[in-house]
Amino acid sequence: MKYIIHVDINSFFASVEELQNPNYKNKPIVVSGYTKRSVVASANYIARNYGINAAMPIFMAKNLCRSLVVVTPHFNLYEEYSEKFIRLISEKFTNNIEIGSIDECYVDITNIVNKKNQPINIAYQIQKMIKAKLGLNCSIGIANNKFLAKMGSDYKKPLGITTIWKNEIPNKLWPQSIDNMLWIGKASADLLKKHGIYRIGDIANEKNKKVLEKLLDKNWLVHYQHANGGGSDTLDYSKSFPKSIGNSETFLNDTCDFDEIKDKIVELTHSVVRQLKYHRLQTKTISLKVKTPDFKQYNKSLTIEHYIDNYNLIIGIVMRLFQENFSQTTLRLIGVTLSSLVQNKELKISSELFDDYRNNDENFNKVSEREIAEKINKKFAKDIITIAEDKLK
DNA sequence: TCTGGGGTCCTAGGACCC
DNA sequence: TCTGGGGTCCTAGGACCC
Repeated sequence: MKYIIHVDINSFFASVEELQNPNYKNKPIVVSGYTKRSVVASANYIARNYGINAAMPIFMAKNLCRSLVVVTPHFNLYEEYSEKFIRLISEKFTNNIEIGSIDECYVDITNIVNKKNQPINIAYQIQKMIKAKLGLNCSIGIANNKFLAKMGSDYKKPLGITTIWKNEIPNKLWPQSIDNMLWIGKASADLLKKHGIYRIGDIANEKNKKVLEKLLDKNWLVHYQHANGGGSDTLDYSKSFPKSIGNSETFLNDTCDFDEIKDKIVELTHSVVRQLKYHRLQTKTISLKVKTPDFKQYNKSLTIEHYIDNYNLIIGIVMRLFQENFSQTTLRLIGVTLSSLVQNKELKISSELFDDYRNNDENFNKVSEREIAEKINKKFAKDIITIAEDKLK
């Protein structure tokens, strides 16, 4: 039997901003972009008292609270705090840590639990340490597996510590709405409610197995087991490389202006290629995604035969995907995503070979518009790589 | 004649998380 | 005044191979 805790920093971005500017401390603040199309990324508890939540459009939040302070995000700062928070736990307690996201982690404390140091004491010490060293509040869930630990950290915020042991499941888990259940999102919750399943206890009920099987995908059994207190207690300690790298942006106003869209594609592609190289990865699947003014999303992707990390090839493929599919479409959002990533120790081609045009606008335009956008297709991209390989011989 | 079955890869879309 | 952006994982259908 393992002891797993889940640590979740409360209103992470907003709290970090409060540390930078103590004036914010007693005011309702949100971290958000400042354009008319931005949404709330994080709200402090004063703002939440006005009914403001993450993902709420900023204009709506301002309507709810006239004195709302809108702070633009500082992601590098959040990254620094995130690393500090993980490092603190690993230095002072254990490095059996699975990083969940920028503001949360699972910790397997099985090896450090003993008669004197019970799980609840350890959780209390961690909470106190993070407050003392970083000035941040966190909520902690304690259980025998990851699912229950995370449900526990959600149970009481801010500064909560909640155990969900096996015998506490009927009282702490089953009465909750299925809206609170991890991995049951809005789509599944709406569907289940239509069939009379409202509480986590209903998912746990053996009599509902048939309904669950019919309504949910083949993961229904995992949900059933979670609701009954089962779930994985194995942490993933590996810091693996990303499976995809994407960048997208909503236009300030919907647009079908080619120059504006092209500039955005260039910017987004530069950004994803920079990240690709930073991680020393290569891609062979390049995707373009757009959102139209009616909020419909469309994806177009192309998988080529070789792994590449070359800007000119990638932008050529992105431009081709755009021109073949959306050149006459009014767009709300556009995004570029690279996937099927491998570490570039398998690199066969010098990534610099085709980078002559990078940062050279005149050449870039010539290549992207006249040649690449028109001529790059799967075969062309392949040919370029073949030529590159020949040159290297 | 008129058509199997298994496997893999690609594309597109969607659910879910923060 | 209308609704972000970063991800992961899964599925279904079609192409293609044996």
